[in-house]
Amino acid sequence: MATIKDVAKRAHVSVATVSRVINNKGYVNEETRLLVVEAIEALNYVPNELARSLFKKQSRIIGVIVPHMTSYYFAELIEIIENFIIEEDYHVMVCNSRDDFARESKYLKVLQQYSIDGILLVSNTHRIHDYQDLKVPIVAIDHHLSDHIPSVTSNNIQGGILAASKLIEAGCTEIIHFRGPSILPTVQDRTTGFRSIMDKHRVAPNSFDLAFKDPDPQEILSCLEKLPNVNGIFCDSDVIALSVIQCLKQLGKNVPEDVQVIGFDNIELAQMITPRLTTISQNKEQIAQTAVSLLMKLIQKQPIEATHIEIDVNLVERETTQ
Amino acid sequence: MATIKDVAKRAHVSVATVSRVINNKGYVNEETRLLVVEAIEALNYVPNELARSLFKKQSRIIGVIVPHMTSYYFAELIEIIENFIIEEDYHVMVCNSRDDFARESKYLKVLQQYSIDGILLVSNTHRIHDYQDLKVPIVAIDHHLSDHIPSVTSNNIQGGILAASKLIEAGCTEIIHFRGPSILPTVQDRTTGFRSIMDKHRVAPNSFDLAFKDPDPQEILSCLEKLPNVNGIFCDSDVIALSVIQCLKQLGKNVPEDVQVIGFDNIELAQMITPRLTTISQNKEQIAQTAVSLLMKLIQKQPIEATHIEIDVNLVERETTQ
DNA sequence: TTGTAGGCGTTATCAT
DNA sequence: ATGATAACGCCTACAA
Repeated sequence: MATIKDVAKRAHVSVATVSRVINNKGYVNEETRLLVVEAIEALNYVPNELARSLFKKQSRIIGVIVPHMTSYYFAELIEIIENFIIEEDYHVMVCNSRDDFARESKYLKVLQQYSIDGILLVSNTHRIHDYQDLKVPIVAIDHHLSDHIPSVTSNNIQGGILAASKLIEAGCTEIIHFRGPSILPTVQDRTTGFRSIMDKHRVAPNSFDLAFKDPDPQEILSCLEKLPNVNGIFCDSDVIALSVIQCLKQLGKNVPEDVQVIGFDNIELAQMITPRLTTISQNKEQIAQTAVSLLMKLIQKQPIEATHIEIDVNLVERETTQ
Repeated sequence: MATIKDVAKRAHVSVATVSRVINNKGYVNEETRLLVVEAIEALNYVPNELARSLFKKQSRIIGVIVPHMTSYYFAELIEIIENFIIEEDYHVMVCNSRDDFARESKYLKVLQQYSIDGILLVSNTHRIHDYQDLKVPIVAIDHHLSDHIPSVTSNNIQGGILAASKLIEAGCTEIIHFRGPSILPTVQDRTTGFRSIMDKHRVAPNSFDLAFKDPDPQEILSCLEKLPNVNGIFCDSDVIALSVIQCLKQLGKNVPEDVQVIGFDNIELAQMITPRLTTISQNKEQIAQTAVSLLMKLIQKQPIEATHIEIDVNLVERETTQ
């Protein structure tokens, strides 16, 4: 690997001059510039980013911590986030915390060690202190962690409202809300929104907690059997909805004729399955863009307007409701 | 951020001593060691990985380049790969090439700049020269790029054979193979295996190329309409299979009564949809493990036994075949 | 306009 | 057992 010294030698100039042409900084005569460029190409020189980062104390790397990668929603979100980050000429280091606090802490430490410039955190844990101690700019996604940490989430209350309204409107009378773990603020908000509409229509929905990613079919089945007259179901993720639909079929119920189902997230697969899934769509594009631009402002020490931003969701009606 | 100097000062020792305790290397008196440890904790010191990497010329980072992250198969694969890499005490930098050669090259360069220790490459491109010039250890996954680059793939021929055998055995007579882009060796191998069995039974399958990730339903529909008597379909990915099943329903055909369908990959969702998808399962766990251990050997300059390794696949029979 | 030299935070090779 | 010190590759005052 050629270094800046090699280039300097070959171009018969000093390293300082080479550095100047690399960074387009300071005065440098056009002729010598050409000489240097030539040497750079001849040697196939690429600056060592580690040395550069060491000096500048910034790495142009953004750490993205997610609880899962195979959670389809997150996979899709990450891809979009990466897009925006690349546009800012930064790079992404994806870290999978596996919803495990120890791993998350470890990553937080590792990211610091690499002089990461900023962190995008998607986390279900609530060890707020740890994040606050960090001197690295950080933006939370999908969860509002604390008032001191800027965050971007979907408007989950609105999501609950939209789902409830649709179900009511579609004539459902006996309703289940299969939600995520109800300790999560996200889930609580959705529940609040959902209940507000149900209350208004004097319907008392039954809520059951499930895992977002690996809902247990046995559990779903037993809930379903307990409430044989259910005709409307709201699920806190599309994956949960898939499982629910499967259980419903297993019990001989047709979707949407007997039971109507609404998911959450609008993952790409939602429209590839049969019947195509009606769902509350999270605006991944806007979530990603907002979070990245917030983080960039933080990194550049620009003032930010709001510490918590909620992105509108919308109902995408497909074939599991009527 | 405290540095090694700060720690040295506080512990009243030299930086050399601090370095020794950090790395558990060389002689250091137990008493002074304790002193140093104390200082480290008091200052909340974490070694700067950039400086360390700069000196050692290795970063303990593995770059993983994938063509997509939202391709569910890759997302699942990445997660498993990450597991194995973490076990080796390395870190992962995930790079999404978006199947674009320019982006892939860019990443290759960036990874070099960060003194990445090794690369795991999942690529559909064929610019072999670029990889060979790289002095970084590299292992290809899912595609056999060249004899000089170690690679790990599924036994795709076997996959084709398994699918064909099952379809024949299940009594299918009019058969379609919806495959991926047929320029890909992966796809060619599956086709070879598939055809070999078909030939033996004097069945002439119809092959159509589709995109792995975003198969066009219009295209699928028109193929299906051209061959109204089809009763067996082999798809080169589960995602393609989903689309096909959807089109089939649209044409009023039942799966598996009228048409039997086999997918490829065995993504987690394959068993969550209705009907549960019969598919050729790629052994992601073993692919990941093999690739990582190959890469580790390369990094440690150990000899490797085989340059190309194929991992067995197996047929998982579910509800789209009978 | 260009070059010299010191420093970024570590590690490792010497001495001591 | 411990401490100076020279790298690692780069950037930037400051000097020339």
